[in-house]
Amino acid sequence: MNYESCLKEKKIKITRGRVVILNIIYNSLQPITADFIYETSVDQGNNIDLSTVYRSLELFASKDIVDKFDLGDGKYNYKIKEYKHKHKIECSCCHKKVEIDCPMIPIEELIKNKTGFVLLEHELNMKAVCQDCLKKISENNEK
Amino acid sequence: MNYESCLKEKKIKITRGRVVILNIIYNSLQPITADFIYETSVDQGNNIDLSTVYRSLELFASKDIVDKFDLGDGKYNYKIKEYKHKHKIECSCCHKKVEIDCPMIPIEELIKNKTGFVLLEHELNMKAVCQDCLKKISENNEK
DNA sequence: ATGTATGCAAAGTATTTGCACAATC
DNA sequence: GATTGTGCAAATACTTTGCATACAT
Repeated sequence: MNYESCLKEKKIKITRGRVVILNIIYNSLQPITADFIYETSVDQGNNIDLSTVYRSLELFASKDIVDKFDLGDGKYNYKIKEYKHKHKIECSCCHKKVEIDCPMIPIEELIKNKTGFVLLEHELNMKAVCQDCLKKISENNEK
Repeated sequence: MNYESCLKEKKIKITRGRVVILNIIYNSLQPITADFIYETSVDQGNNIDLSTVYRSLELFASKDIVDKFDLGDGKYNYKIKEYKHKHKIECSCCHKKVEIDCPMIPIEELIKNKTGFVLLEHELNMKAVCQDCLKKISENNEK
């Protein structure tokens, strides 16, 4: 099965619960909540305990299978992590570089919620200073 | 007083609690939680009830005085909304435009937490399609 | 067979709310 | 003085956890 190979890849033990949960997330176009997943599993007759839902979601998030984010309503939403490109940030001072996972997923959802606009592409350029250089700068200022 | 004029501008009634809370947020360099504000008010001897803290923060957020966001740990952080520039999004299809408040504040905090890098500038370009055009496109596909 | 996952029930944490009293304009 | 804010206590919402049993490899 489709979902099972996804789990195998990540060395996650395949269980009925995890397959059901992953299936529900895959088949949802919108980001969904833990409770929605629980309710859907009940409706399907594939009753999974809510605590199992939370435990599985936590596992999936830690393995980069799903994105977990808050849309401002005090609960988390989950969706399949479709593309996971990175963004590079370079320190303007020492030119050290770090990579971060694209942070735009929750923003895309927020924009969709607020304006109805669905993002197709984004370009994000950031200028930043790293901790080390920040410290050096503030030490020099003290002299 | 400084904070009072900020409240007056927004037509918010000036009370001891609100001034204390605003003062605590203003004097914090980091984003802080409701509970931290409560504890700080207690330490200062300006004891404000936790429910008042929440009610005030909600009010401030609705009046664009503070930013409210989640850093992934199940509680909200608050900080003064310093600059509130906008980003324009244009529909790639009908060229309708919408403006949104800059969505980068929570992302800046996340990056600071994860990498230590402090953002100085960002440039964000987005391509999107509006609801109306999305509908038209999917209707045409059905024909 | 061993280690891991699950259900159940209970606990924990963050946030919200109703109400009587107090403070502000 | 009318309206709005506050403290207190209780409720709610979401998420986590301990433990005994069930399951996957």
